[in-house]
Amino acid sequence: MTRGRRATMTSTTQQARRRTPLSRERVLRAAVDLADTAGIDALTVRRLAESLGVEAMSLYYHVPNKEAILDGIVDLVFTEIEGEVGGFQVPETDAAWHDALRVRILGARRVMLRHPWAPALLDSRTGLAPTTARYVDSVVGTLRSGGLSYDLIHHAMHALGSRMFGFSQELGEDDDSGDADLAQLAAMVPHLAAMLAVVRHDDPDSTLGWCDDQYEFEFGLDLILDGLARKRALEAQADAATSTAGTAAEDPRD
Amino acid sequence: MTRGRRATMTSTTQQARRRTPLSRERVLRAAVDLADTAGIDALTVRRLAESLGVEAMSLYYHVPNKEAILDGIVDLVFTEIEGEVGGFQVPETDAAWHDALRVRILGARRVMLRHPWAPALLDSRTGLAPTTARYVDSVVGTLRSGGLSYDLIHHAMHALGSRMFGFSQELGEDDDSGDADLAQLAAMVPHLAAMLAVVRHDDPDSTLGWCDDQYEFEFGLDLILDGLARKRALEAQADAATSTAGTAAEDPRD
DNA sequence: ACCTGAACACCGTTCAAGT
DNA sequence: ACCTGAACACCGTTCAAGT
Repeated sequence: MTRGRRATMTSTTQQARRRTPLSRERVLRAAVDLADTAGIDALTVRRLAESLGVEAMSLYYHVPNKEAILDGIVDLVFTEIEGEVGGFQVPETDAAWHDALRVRILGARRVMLRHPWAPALLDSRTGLAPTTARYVDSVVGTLRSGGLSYDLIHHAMHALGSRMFGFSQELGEDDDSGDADLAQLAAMVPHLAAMLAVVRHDDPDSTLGWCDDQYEFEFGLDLILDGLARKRALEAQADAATSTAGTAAEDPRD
Repeated sequence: MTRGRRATMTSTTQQARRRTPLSRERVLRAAVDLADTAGIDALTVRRLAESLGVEAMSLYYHVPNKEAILDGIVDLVFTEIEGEVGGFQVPETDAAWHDALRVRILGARRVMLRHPWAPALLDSRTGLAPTTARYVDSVVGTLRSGGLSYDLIHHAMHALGSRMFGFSQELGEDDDSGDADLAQLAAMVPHLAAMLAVVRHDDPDSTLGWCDDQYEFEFGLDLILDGLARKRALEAQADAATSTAGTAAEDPRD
């Protein structure tokens, strides 16, 4: 390669990319892009550096290690959620808390669907990144605005699990989902095969095994939210019964 | 190392281990042991081979690749569950389906708690290994024994999600869980901090963030099972209304 | 202050070769 | 039939060195 060719190359691709210097911010954005484009397995330190037109070791100046990159892109996803749902603020009290929470979670879900690698990655992280923590905080706040006790809220957070982030983990589709071997399948797993036959009849597009379509997500979410609303009503009853004697307590919750 | 020493070593450790020849079975059992003992990250092909007193490449004679090992140990876990719950058979009809399912799932949970790496690994697998499929089949069968329609069962499977295997994914505990910085925490995530203060007051042993204790798991499980029971009752009502005219239908379900 | 080259200790996997 | 040695193409990360 002659000196002239190298100069040409430098002035176009490489140099253009490096006009803006590297930064934590730019590294993380590139990491999200790479994961979106090529999958989370393709997100290696070396390939990430390449996508930034830089040597692998340069990244370590801006980021301590790969774990920090993974934590960082999870937090970026939650920043995107914050934009999607119009911020994380919650009203003091809200009779429509049930709907508000539903809308917030479905907003988070839309973002998760844009970044298919995010759910598994989020599950694997230990510890809450700052924006993730503020999202969780807004869920607690929304439940509180509906008048639930902190105790019930605590249970609610566990009951929701990953569903509060807009996804539920799914088993992959069975790849041997040819139509012919349904008989063979029935021999090993008769009940499952029978269910699939019915479900498939109703919806020919559904895949064998599990699927994570919007309807199923909302069914499960509503099952939990409705159960929580019922328990909240029970709490309200109990409060009313306790305070028969005098005026309304300052805060009947917890 | 002299010839004599090598001979001694061979007659004790190495040889004893290799008296029984390698097999898929033995490889998988060793893999579970290694994951249990040293963590799932320590489960590399090379270390696994070492634990069997064999060269890494020898494993490839019994198993096609690492993915197959991971699929295999997940299936081994479900074989263990099968033993734990006394088999996967289900009665034709069962008025106590609710309890039966609960007991089965809590049995699965006990096994999962013995193999802390299993939940994350199961989540990462695509496709159902044979024993896993039979477990899922038994869950479908139990719901069917309770008279739920296949449609409702399908929704139920999605609603349960990983909870049907006895776990729900959790965020790791916040490591900055010192008591002092709760004020600092309150500034960033006020609602979360308030909830934790109450929950912690009630149960000083609880950790910051999420925790996966038995109570919370059962709370969430029961919330879903109760919701399903309610929906099943609605289906029964609808069936009764439809068949006002004549005798009982052969199978009122679906 | 920011980036790099060479090197280290690991991975999973192949392929031809040993017994 | 079963196991191995050497090699390949990758990882993440260190450390001293360049500008």
